[in-house]
Amino acid sequence: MKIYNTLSKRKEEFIPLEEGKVKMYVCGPTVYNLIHIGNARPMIVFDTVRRYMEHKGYEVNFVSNFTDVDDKIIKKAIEEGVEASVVSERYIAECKKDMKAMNVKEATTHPKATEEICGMLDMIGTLIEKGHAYAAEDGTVYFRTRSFQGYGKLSHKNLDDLQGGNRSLLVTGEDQKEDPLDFVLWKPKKEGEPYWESSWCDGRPGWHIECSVMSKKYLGEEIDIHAGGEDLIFPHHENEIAQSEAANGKPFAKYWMHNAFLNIDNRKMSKSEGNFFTVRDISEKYDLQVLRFFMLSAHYRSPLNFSAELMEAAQNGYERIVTSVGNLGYLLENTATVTLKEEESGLLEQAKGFITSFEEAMDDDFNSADAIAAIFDLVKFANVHANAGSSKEFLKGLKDEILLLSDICGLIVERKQEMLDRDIEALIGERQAARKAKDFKRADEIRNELLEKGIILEDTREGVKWKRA
RNA sequence: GGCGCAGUAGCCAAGUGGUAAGGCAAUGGUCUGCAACACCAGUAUCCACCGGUUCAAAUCCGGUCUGCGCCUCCA
Repeated sequence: MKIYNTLSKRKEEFIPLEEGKVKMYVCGPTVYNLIHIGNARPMIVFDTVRRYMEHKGYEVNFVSNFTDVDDKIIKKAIEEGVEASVVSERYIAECKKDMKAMNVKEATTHPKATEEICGMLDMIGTLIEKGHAYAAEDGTVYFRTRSFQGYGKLSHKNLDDLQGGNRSLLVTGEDQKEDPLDFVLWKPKKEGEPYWESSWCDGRPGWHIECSVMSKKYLGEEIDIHAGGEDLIFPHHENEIAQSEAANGKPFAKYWMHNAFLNIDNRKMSKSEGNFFTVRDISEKYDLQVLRFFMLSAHYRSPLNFSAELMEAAQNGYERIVTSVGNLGYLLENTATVTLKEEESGLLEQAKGFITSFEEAMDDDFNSADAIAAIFDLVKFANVHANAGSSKEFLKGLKDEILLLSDICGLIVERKQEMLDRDIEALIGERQAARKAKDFKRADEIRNELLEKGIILEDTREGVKWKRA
């Protein structure tokens, strides 16, 4: 299995620190609002990475945080006149709902920044002891960036370029830094803000220290994979490396993975441009499985454009898989043949090739677009070879294979068949009688009536089938 | 100014040296009372443009044009 590592800028063979186990940390959202579809990309992408690794037999310890103390959360809390924790708890709950609908698995641990303050104070203390950090007069603690030799190794920047391009933005406190590149580890509270006591001042942590600490606590000082959106490469992940490696004295993460951005109509998504969508917005119009399918149809390191037209196309593509599984399920229930026929066992053997193609694609830096192409090839194969005369074993073999590959992608492709109401069943029966008597007027009336109730009928070679709209 | 990414059919998108996957849409056909589903068929002599390397390039090198991202909170 090869993974593109931002650190080396190339694909590398994945070798876990500990055989059979993967320690993985994904930077999670700041919970000040409903998550947007840009937040959804890393969630879906890295959930798929995790699922694939589990499929390959790895035991994955997957940690993803919630940043629940931050300027934006505090601002919102003040606007609403409530505690910051009320805002953050609310949006953590909402975020979890969205994740569930996208079929993103729960992390092994979902730490919250506010519950890890002790660890942060410890690490900041260590950094000061080792000379990598210093407290200014007002109690703000800064990381001494130039004291860490490897600074810039992830984003491939050198310190002098950074300074050269540095705009003269002397924000409050900027003048008390030893160097403009130094960044905040701990900052003093302002009136009305949540704070914690420390030996430097009553205050709260800087953003970067959170992840260094949570990663260390739940995964250890050295981890396999650290992931997030590409915008986090600098400064967030660069700073995490500096903090963790300076404090622990060992390499932080072995592989750094970053997903590219999701754009809206070829523009970066932003509230000011009015092209901002929350996952909740999308869920009103589409099954979020469609969003997931859409995200996986491109490579995670390529920018992906979002538009209504593209979502329609994704929906149709996704439906093709769902329909095929539905057909196989229907045939399975209705076939009389049980045991595998000879030619079927050959076909089933042939169908295993699609699993191989799928795995080859995923092994190559999680090429989900190619992997999905393998699923489509399998769907085509099933559509061509499965029919009313097929054996149960054969049909089940094909269906299970589609289900297996879809599940690795986190795609739910099997519709739950709820029991039909007695009335609806009666109507379908009546329509069949009408069709037999060539009373198509009545037959269409019934079909339209059912359509209004959200039941779509399809007359296939195998019989009448229905699905919910 | 510094660093980096991308440009493949109407749309989306794989493919990083051996002669263009897959999906959506559209077209013709089979099936069907009709519709939907499904299947079959053809569908880029060519991968932004120019030059170079090579027996061989969408794939490597140089240049040009275009779009985009990061360098500041941001997935």
